[in-house]
Amino acid sequence: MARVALDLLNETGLDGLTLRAIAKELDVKAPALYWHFKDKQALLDEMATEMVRAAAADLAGAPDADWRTSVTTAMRALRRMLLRYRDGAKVYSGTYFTDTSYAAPVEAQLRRLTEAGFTPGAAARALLTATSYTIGYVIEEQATGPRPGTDGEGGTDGAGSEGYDLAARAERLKDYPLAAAAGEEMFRGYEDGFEAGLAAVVAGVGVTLLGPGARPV
Amino acid sequence: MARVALDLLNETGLDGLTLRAIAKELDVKAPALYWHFKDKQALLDEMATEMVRAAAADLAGAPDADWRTSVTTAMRALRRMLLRYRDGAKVYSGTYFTDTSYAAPVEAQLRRLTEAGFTPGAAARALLTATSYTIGYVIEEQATGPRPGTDGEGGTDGAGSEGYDLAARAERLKDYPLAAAAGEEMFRGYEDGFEAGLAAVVAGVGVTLLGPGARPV
DNA sequence: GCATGGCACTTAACAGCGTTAAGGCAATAG
DNA sequence: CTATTGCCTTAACGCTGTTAAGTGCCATGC
Repeated sequence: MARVALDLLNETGLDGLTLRAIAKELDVKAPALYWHFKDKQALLDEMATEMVRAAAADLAGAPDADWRTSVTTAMRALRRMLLRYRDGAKVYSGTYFTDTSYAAPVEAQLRRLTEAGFTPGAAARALLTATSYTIGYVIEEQATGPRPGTDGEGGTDGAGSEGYDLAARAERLKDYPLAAAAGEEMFRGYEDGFEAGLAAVVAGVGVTLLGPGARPV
Repeated sequence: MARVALDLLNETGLDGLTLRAIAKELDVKAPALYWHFKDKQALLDEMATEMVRAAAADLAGAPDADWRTSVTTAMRALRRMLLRYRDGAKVYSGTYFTDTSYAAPVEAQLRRLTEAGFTPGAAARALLTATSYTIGYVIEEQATGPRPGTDGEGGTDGAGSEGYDLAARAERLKDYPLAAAAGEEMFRGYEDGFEAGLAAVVAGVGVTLLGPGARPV
């Protein structure tokens, strides 16, 4: 049932994800949903939990991996998990989890970090840092798609949405050449941008949070 | 008028920020707002722009600063800007800007980075990485932590506000000792957690995105 | 002096939202 | 057989963002 809501999320977006729409998808009237969930927030929590549950294996990573590749692949998996659903990052970051299915991957990552020489505190900080980066990046990434509230009918690509016309943007920013170029760099190649930032975060975590004997890269 | 809405945001939160409440604050009826703004999203955009405008000087930083301290102080200023308003990070990340007031600080930071040896592309990536981290961190922080409310660093506790009971959490996570300890570490000391992550991000950006001649720290 | 027209606002209303109350119908249990 | 539980229905509530139409004020033009 949270699965149905997640699938519908991909079609309607978060703003269009109404209880009546979910109910229709289930061939049911809206109040029937309240037998299953206390309120809409509880349903959103369940959706976020279901997202994590489905991606838990990828988030945990390989048990014998080096800590850098472990964190890197986990953050890639986290990003893919969030990108899989429209407004996925917003749903994820706006909810609490309804069970402890998120704890196993976290535990696995933290164990790998502590075994690599991180103190428990430093390991927690390292993972939180990488997670914050990933979520912040994907939120930005998903925000540049079609605006919430506008109907994405007709298969128009995201570049056509108002306010993110790159040509108009360049005109507006003609007094700020570096910022304009940065925008072009940013709006192209989200994939490369994410990888570059992730590499920096992992390297930085190694430098500042691992013991003094660590090699930079 | 966007200022009034921002002040009200601190009292009501994003969910309680209705047009009728804003109108009442202005001694006006709700439809009158539509003379000034196309729709509510436009008002939210204006609010985000106003936030940036007020913090633009802090975000630009000192012109003669080293790039590391420049980025570091800018990200601290960004975090403080977001923390100043309830749900500030959500408002900020959910809107587009209505003018180019954000461009000047970005340009200043990028110039400092390129002058320090970053290519324009690497400078853009570096700044985007630090910004993503900061926004992701503050979103998490505001979702679980204290509210800005009356005064910034007052004595009012944040943990007691709305049910993030750390004891119950520890019980739930008793099979995941590292994750449980990480949670305690995380929910305490948001300030230290942010600083640790920020130091890592800045260091990592220096290592991976600056030229090969750069020192790690 | 008086009409013109824009500005800022009002009242009234609409469709849609999350949510609650009360009741119905099928299957199961004693 | 009756009683209970599980899942659903219809009806309705208060609230939301938003539109339509009308009102008074104030500055300008003749």
